[in-house]
Amino acid sequence: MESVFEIIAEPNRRAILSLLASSQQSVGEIERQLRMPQPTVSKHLRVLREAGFVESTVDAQRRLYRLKPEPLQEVVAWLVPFRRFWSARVDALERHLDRMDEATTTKRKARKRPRGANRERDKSE
Amino acid sequence: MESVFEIIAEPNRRAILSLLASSQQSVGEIERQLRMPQPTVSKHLRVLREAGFVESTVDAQRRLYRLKPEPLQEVVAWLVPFRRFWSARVDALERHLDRMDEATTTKRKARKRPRGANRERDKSE
DNA sequence: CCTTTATATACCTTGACACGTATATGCCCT
DNA sequence: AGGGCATATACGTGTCAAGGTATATAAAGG
Repeated sequence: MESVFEIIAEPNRRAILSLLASSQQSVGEIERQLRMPQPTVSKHLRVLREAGFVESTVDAQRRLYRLKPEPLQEVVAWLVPFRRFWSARVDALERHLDRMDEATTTKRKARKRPRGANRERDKSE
Repeated sequence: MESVFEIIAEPNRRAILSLLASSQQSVGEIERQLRMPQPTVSKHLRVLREAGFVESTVDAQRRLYRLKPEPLQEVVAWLVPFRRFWSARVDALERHLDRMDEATTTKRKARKRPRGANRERDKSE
């Protein structure tokens, strides 16, 4: 598994990354949202972590995973020489998504799992 | 081989695509520039063609391969939701490359076009 | 402590795919 | 027509990665 491209070739891993794009998630949350067996999730997370796509912090028995930017930048960097094939289209997409972002960022999500004020004092491992 | 990501997971295929980013190439030209055996090139080109990354036209006994944009756009489309992780960096890259483009395209006042006006009357297959 | 919850790892099996070698197809030229 | 060049395909083989099942580690809470 030498290159970032092999990492994102696996559909489940792409799904995990997409989930993490919105916010950090615990293994269990990923497991439930993507309906995949826990060992599968853990194994893919390991691959992603070793490739630098994600990092994790410990919150009690849970582990919270979040994205790291560098490998994705590497993918994009490879695409840049081809940009005359896609740049126009992406600009349009970005404008569209920017509008959506504005619309949705105003509503916040109600947190659960309080268990004492201000949980999630994570220690990184 | 269901997704575009599996297609570009293979390093030789990425190399071929990068070659074709500059201009169309025959199988033999690819073979020589990338120093890979001819059957390997042909097989990878087949995969790329069936996935829509390239198309070919016939020029006598040779086949000229060139890029098609759609699959690359698909890759980029997947990356868009992650763009806060890389957009700044790509903008910089693009500005830099744009300057390089300007520098080289202006130099090209005198065109080349050898071998009798308008060679390569390809028929698509 | 003992149990429950959360996550990680080990082992095995299976299937896909990339490669090498050999051969087929097809076009050009004399 | 026949030989040579350019490209495609067929076949056999080895490797490696993904999934399933079982088990290990570790923290929490009663």
